[in-house]
Amino acid sequence: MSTKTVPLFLQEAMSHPQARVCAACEVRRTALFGALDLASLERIHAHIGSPSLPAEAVLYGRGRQGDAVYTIRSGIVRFERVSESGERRIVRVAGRGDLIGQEALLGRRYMDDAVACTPVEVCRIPATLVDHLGEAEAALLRELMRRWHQALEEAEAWSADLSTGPARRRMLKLLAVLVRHADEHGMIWLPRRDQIGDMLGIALETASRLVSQLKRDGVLELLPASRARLDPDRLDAALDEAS
Amino acid sequence: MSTKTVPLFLQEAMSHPQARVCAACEVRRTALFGALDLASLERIHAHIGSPSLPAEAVLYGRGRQGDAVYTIRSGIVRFERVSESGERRIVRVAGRGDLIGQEALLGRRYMDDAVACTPVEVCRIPATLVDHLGEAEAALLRELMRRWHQALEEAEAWSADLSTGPARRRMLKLLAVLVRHADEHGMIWLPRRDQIGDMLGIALETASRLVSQLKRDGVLELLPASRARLDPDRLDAALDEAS
DNA sequence: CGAGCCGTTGAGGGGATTCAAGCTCAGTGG
DNA sequence: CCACTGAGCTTGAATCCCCTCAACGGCTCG
Repeated sequence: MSTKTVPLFLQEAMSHPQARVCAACEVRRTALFGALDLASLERIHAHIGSPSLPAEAVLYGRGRQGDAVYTIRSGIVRFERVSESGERRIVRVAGRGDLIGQEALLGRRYMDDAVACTPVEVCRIPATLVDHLGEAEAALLRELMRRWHQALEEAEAWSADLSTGPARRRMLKLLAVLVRHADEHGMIWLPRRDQIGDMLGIALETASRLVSQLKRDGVLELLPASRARLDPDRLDAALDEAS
Repeated sequence: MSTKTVPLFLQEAMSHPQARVCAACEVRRTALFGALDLASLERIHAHIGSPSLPAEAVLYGRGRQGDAVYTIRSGIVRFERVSESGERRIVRVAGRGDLIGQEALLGRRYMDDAVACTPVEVCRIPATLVDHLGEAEAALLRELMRRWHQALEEAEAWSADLSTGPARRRMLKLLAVLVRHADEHGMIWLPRRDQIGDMLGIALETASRLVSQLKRDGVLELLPASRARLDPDRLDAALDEAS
């Protein structure tokens, strides 16, 4: 499917099997450790785990002392907060190639609940590991800041786009976000109705009505297992006329 | 008002007058360059400007190539976005001691319009300057990431707290944010009604009604020049019963 | 003094919420 | 095998909160 990014002879040179896996990893080019050269990779390989989680699994909880950062290899993760008043709000989502839980690198507590939306594969990178690298690898730090920037951009765009205007337009913009995380078959993950509600700040019934309406309009086609296919042209058209 | 943080003899040792100003700066302890030692300060002094801006001045515009970061010495700055549909949304605010425009360090475009809410004093720090320091000063990079973390936290909290629930509760939570930026006299900056609207995602008339109501309830006391005093106890009480 | 901006308040309508009922579907156990 | 159950989704009806439209008052400024 994708060509290897590392020449064969270099792979041979690596003693540890995990190092080979990392070197060949498809998300590596876009992931945090894409900034590292192969030598560095070799040095740290032993510490990196690559767990898989089922949908709805909690990666980490808000307030917990951060001990690791994660690179998402596949799947979608959402960030939740619960207000003092007890309502849940989903503040953003992350997908393949994204780095999450960066606050662990600062020895801080996690900011949000991170929950798997779909089955998720991640690389787990202990926070201390990056500490030790930090002194030497300036490129890594730069890449790290780029990630931080990206997260902030995402969070601000989320709040600007998804929590303003009539419910239908918010729903359409949410779909526009979700297509960015479409899988290889062009199918998107469609949240449960109450989750859509928590993303857009609307009632779950309203979310349901909107989904039904978009289904009738031919924008959205519902499939089993929280999946859906959507018509890009009709989505654009709908977004336009929602001005 | 505040005691000097730098012994006199050290100030004497500094050749450049700007270096003295920086060393004595009251926000320095909490600002980005608090992480730098005096020697570093001495080295970079020449490049730092400290302009003042009137209220409503635009510090930088979204999309512009970033060329400098700013530390806010006094005043309040808001971050705006305009959606494709033409509506303005204020995604967060920053105050004294905050670092803004960090994306410039990555050679990126500014994410938002940054606009002065009150008269504002800043330190302007060229992006290249930090580049040159970057290799040597690990402490600075760590501090930088802490700022990034803080901005993200702010943005997420903003969207979680201020764009959900009934309008009155959002208004109260906005006031809770604004008291954090209160001046030395305990007075807060109260946005114009349309700005409140853009912060909370409500109509300006609704914002006006809420302000009037809070005034009647004794929570808020309006003063000239977009200033206000608020009763902390009554604010808490109001927040409680808004559950 | 008229023009324009900002804020306030009222009236009316509409979109979203709330309350409620019914539907599908998967899992469970008689 | 099938009733039973509960979770998730849909749809309807009534209510209400907020938006829109509108008029008006205070203030500054040319």
